[in-house]
Amino acid sequence: MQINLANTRLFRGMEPSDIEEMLGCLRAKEHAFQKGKIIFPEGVATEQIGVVLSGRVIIEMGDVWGNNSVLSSIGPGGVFAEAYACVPGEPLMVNVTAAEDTRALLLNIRRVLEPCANVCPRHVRLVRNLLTLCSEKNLQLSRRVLHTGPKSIRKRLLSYFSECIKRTGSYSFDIPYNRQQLADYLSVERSALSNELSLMQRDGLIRYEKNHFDVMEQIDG
Amino acid sequence: MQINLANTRLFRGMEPSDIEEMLGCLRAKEHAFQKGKIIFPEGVATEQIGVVLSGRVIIEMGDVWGNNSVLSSIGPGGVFAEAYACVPGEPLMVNVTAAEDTRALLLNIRRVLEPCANVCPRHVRLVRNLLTLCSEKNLQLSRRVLHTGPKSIRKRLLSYFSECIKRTGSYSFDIPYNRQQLADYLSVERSALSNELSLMQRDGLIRYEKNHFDVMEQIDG
DNA sequence: GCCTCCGTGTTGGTATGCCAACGGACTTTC
DNA sequence: GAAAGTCCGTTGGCATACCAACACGGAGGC
Repeated sequence: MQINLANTRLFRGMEPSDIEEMLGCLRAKEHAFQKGKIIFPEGVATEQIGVVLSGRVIIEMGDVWGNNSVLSSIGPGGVFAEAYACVPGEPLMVNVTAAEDTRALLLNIRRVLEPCANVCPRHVRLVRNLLTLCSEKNLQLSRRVLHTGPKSIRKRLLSYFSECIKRTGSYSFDIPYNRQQLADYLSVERSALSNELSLMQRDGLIRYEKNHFDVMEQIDG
Repeated sequence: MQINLANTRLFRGMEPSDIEEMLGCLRAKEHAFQKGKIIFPEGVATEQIGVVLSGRVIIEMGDVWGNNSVLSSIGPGGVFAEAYACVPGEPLMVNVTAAEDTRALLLNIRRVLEPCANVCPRHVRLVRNLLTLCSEKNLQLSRRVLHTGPKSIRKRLLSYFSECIKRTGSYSFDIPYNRQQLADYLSVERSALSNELSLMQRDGLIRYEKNHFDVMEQIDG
């Protein structure tokens, strides 16, 4: 199975022929990693950005006492290590490892940013994509920080619902998570989340069924 | 009082004369905002990146029920709205307003990214700075999410301490926060934080005095 | 039909954090 | 040197979330 690079966040909006030509200009190299192999080790900086072609990459973090935890998992088309590559000299706080046998494209950030000898307009698009990618992740993280800020489950839910309402422009919307995923996103227990949803429905704040929610447009008191 | 742009994150590493020339090329405009004026309103997208020259800008968020809260505050030299400007069409979730009478430089993101007619090597540096800026903010937010993930104060502290140890390479380090700031960073109560620090010291996990901490290198059990 | 699996809601006991209030140490100001 | 402000630690009562366990219903396999 082969990824179409034009569908990835990093190369979107570019013609396949352009991409092909560009990969040479960038000296992009395809690498294969056996399951369990470390792609980028913690503690050292990297100038490489990775794009998963097949398989799966996991980002995991260990504290100084040896406790490991998985922070995220990146499948085909996904980009990894871009934030570290874009901060010169910044050592990784995480290990990037292959969860399965994995093939990945590695790009040197300097080749991405440096203007190539034959002025190459595609670079502009690539850099813009990279910047957009970083900024999107930025906004995602900001929202997560925002919604996990309140201390009660109800306030976290209302914070999240407020975003949904603003995004969709409607007090009636679907959410892309099941209960467990929503609980993880808001950093609360699934059962406590279910319970709080019930209470909010009992209190007349919301109505819901599965992933569809109606939030009452209440007059504040 | 006037900011030296060469000291800002966005223009660092560039010669003042280069910056001056570049501002013209970018069609950068200096704007003045009276205290309380909205610089970028919520709900609409912006193509402008702001750099605070004097005064202060606040980022505030209101939910759909009218509750406002300040998310951050940006002083001279600071950059704002860059994440939104770099995601085409993304409407702001926040209001950007002038906390005081404020002067700010506004740059159009498209002029930053599009190659200028007279091939301008300074653009490369500017774009790299912008990318570094976004990526640094990215890593900062990731760390915050990481440290506020655990549910107990002790685990949050240990998570934070683990990062400090890795960063400094030593189990003895200073932190850049006072108690209130650390509590805000970890999303806990100051008094509860103080209490937990006491208990951890009693339990022999750490020793501390003011902002200096010694974490015991314990053999795991 | 029966079975299992998975997602969801419900409940009660326990642990933990929040909150408000206070006291001590230190600094700044006049 | 007195007074006020700031930062930090301590305590007790209260609120809330966690945790484990169980019940229910639908989807899918056989």
